[in-house]
Amino acid sequence: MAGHRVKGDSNGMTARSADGGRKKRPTLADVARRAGVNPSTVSRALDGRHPFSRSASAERIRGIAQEIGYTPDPSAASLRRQSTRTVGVIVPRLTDTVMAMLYEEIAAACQEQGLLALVATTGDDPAAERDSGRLLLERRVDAMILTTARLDGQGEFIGTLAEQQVPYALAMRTDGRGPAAVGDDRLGGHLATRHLIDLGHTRIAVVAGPSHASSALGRTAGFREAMAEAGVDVDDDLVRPSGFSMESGEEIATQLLARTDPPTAVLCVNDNTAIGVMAAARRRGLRIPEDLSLVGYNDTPIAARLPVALTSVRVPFRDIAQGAVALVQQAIDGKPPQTLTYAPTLIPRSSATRLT
Amino acid sequence: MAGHRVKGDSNGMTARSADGGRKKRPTLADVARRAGVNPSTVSRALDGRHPFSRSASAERIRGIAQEIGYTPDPSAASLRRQSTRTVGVIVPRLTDTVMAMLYEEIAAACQEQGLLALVATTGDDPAAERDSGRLLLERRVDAMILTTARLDGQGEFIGTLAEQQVPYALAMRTDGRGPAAVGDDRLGGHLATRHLIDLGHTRIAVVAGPSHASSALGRTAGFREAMAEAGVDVDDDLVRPSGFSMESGEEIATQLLARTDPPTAVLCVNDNTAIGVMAAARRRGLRIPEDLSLVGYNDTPIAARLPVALTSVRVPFRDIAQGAVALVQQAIDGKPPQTLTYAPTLIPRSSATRLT
DNA sequence: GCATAGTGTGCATACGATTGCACGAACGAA
DNA sequence: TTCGTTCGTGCAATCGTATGCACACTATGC
Repeated sequence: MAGHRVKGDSNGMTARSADGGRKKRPTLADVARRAGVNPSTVSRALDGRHPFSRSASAERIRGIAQEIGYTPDPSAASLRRQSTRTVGVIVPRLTDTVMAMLYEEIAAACQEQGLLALVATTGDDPAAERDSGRLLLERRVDAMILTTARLDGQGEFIGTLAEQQVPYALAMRTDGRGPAAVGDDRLGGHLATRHLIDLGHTRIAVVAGPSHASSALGRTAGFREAMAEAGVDVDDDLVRPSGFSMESGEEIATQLLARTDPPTAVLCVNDNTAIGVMAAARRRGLRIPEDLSLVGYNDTPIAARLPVALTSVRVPFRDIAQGAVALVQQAIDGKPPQTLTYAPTLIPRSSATRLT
Repeated sequence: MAGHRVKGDSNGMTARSADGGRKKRPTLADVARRAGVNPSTVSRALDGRHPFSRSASAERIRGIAQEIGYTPDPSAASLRRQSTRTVGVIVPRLTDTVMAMLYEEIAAACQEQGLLALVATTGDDPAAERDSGRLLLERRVDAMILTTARLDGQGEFIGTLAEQQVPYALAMRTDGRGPAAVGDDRLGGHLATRHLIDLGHTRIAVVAGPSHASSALGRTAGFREAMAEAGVDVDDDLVRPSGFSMESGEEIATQLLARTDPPTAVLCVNDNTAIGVMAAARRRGLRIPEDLSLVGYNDTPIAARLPVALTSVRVPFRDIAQGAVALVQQAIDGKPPQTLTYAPTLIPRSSATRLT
């Protein structure tokens, strides 16, 4: 320990602190003294929910607080209030731009509500999810937002949350049970497919993503829906489950393009896999979009900036984030679960073109 | 309010809680009761720094704690301890993969030290930086890690930190004053340049990044150093300041490639700008690497997966993150500032080739 | 004029953990 | 035996805020 106390814990340490000269932060009591009132009065003056806070003397007290730079100590407040005004957010990884965008919006939405978002990443590992979830709970978050929901019942951690009655909401993906804020993946898949059909494509492959992700399933369902509507037969061999990574897209595309009857267009579950497909196409000497049309999903910033700008489906991350935060509030208030769905938009660019 | 109390604040509420059935978390006192000891004893049994925690009865107490699922309340602990075991991290944006990678490593390094990392983003806006910095301070973080240091004295917020004696450290970039953990940018720039020179290039352009970023300056300095060492003249017209974005890279490259004497290779301050250069090259009908060699920086995951895999300089983010956390600890302990530098590695791929 | 409601304020307590001090016991050394 | 240590443990104070209750006072309605 660097600096040692002069006379133990209960010494009469005044304004000047022991070492370092870093002066103590002002407390409610300091403000109260300055204002000549009781600390409780100051507390109420600063508490917007309290009617007194709309009075003239409350205004004066706030002035004093501001003046001496008082800000309430969140630890003390949380302790007394038994709530931290904090929500834990679990994402697979922040290096996935989609998750980073979503998280930034969630953090912003939380801040609007006076909440603080705490992130934890799982790297797609259910064990890590449990651990970081536990960590967040130890930090006494009031609620949690998960972007890792699965349809295959592997979401053990969500079960734990439900059991322990921790308020939570899902974002981007749903498990079909809990409250969730998601994009309309079926619509997105439909729009993208319809776009390719309009361009004359009928042999369309799908890099479909993992079957445990509702987003992937929804997009594929939208694809089938659009194909059926247009009366185009689907070759099931061209609809391939995959991961969400570039590697996975490259791998699937390598197989697809090696066929004797390759597709003329590929619909990808996200932009990442689309980039992988681009790499595979290039390796095979195929040009995009002349030899192969390509549509991504999420409209990550890179989509527009790739050498061949990627046609993609824009997802309203901000709306989803705000929805998730609203759902979490509702869960805290004990309201029943609900699913919020937000419509995506197709952003046509250069990577998909008319079949010649 | 959903559920109301039965008899006010001081009622004798026992195990079963008022509403919702969400049972109260166990406290130190609960563990103490079960173990038949004083709460302070339990506290010490759980405190690894305390010698008693290595005794048999401490072990027994920990067993009981585990059994009833006790975890200490961080609010109460922080309040008493006057420290939150939390460090605030300020990054421009998480949607920049570099920052996301760095942050993930910082968060991991913090966790290893029993600290919790809180992120805030600034969007490169100094005003936003002040605001989110303030927000973190209001949350009573013990220290801060900044990745937004500038050399041009615009880092007003850092000044505030220094004034208020808040422990902090810089990561990735330095302002030349505070404690910092950075990559050896000069070396990285040198390696990349040397690689191009070895491939026969002499007309090398540089997308140099913003002059307020020490990383950008260092990389450019390394370039000049390598050129000088090899006895190759530098055409200053080819060394262009830029941003860090794809757009910026594209813009600069568009200018460079329109020259009558275009460069045969481009060295980029990061992978983002390199991608922008790719787009510009493509628009001009130039192939990479046949017509233009390209080197990026940071080795973000996408570099290896681009249609033409990007040669890049790998930065040891983990080391930098751990260094930054170590520096922050030292700052907390009142030790003097220090700069830690970590060596990068060149990762050759397909985007740079021998000049024919 | 009196009951009722509302407003402004103070008092005291509780939230849950940490830690300085004190004290008893055990133990080794002289 | 006696003194000095070390170890194990308890007591009590403290961190800073929120809030139930009590009380004084004002305003309103009848």
